[in-house]
Amino acid sequence: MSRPPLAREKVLDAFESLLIDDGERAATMDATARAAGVSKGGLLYHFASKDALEQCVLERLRLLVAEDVAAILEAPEGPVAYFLRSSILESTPLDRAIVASARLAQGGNAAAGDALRDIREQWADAIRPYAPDSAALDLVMLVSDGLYFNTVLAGGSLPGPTPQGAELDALVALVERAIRL
Amino acid sequence: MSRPPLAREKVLDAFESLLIDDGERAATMDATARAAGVSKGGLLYHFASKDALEQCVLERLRLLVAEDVAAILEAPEGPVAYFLRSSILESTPLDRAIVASARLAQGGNAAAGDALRDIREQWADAIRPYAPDSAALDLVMLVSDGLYFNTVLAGGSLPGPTPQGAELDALVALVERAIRL
DNA sequence: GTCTATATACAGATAGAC
DNA sequence: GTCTATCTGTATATAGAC
Repeated sequence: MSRPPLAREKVLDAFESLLIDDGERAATMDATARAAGVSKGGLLYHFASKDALEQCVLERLRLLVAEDVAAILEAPEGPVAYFLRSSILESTPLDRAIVASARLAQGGNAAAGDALRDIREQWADAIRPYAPDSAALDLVMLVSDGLYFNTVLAGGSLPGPTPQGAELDALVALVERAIRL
Repeated sequence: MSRPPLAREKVLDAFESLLIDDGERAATMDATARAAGVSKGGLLYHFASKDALEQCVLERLRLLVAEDVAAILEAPEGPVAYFLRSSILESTPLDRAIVASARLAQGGNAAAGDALRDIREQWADAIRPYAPDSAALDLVMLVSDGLYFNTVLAGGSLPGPTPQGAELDALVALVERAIRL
């Protein structure tokens, strides 16, 4: 696993992109093969089944989340602010893995739902020491969930009603003040 | 439309339930007909296509949201508290319509995504007069989104990490204090 | 490793009997 | 209004050539 074949990664990237941009129903083996520039047979050499393909997306997610939790704990501006700001989904590899996994979860993949609940718990564990009580932790987690929700439901690359710039600064400041009350 | 045929309503209910409990992929015409206790041909007499079936779910949603917005504005405990508490999805007809529509949106139905964004805007319009600034409105809306998110992602009737009872009371109080800062 | 061709299953939708 | 039977398209997966 130290240096996976190039074609394999290309297929995985294409599958992720289809999930994110066109939804779970459009992310078929056929469409994935076409987008990755390989044949269906070629794809099936690397991923024996659709389920295997989906599991690899979740595997990628878990790896990236482990890095992210480390980054949250070391953030100079503080874990809460960093966590909230990083809840605005951009197009980092982690964000892409999250949205792709959310699509799989909605498509009926139970393991994807489990993985998403699990990483939410990891984030909560990272933030908990910085929240004075459980209501404060709930507030931070729910605002973060809300930011995700708008992107995940936005159906693709649509920009949804997500606060940005000065508005985001004000929101983060408001949450930080609220949890110190 | 004043008294729609019973079978029609039964089919719509069954379709909604399948979307909520088993996901968009499982909510096929075949499965819906079986769950409603009619044949596929019988179903297709009432709903000429799957798209027609989906549109009726959205129609139901719009009706229920109009009632809900009225209830928010008239709530004795105040619109913000009422809105937040009602963001915990139970099994009211409105909650079911929301989750079913969210599944359709994830399945690629663009109209469902549009409808959900539209009702979010209606809620924001109802809450805006009670929020001193846009950061406060963002906070309320995002906490509400977060509460929805956990239910919608929970994959079905799973209870997710949703605050309840005393914890919910504390959260609502925290948000109400925060937006008065 | 990558391809073409094909098997199997099931989705949505039509036709027409009752 | 509701049924059975059937058509068509498309998804996953297999077999085997190159």
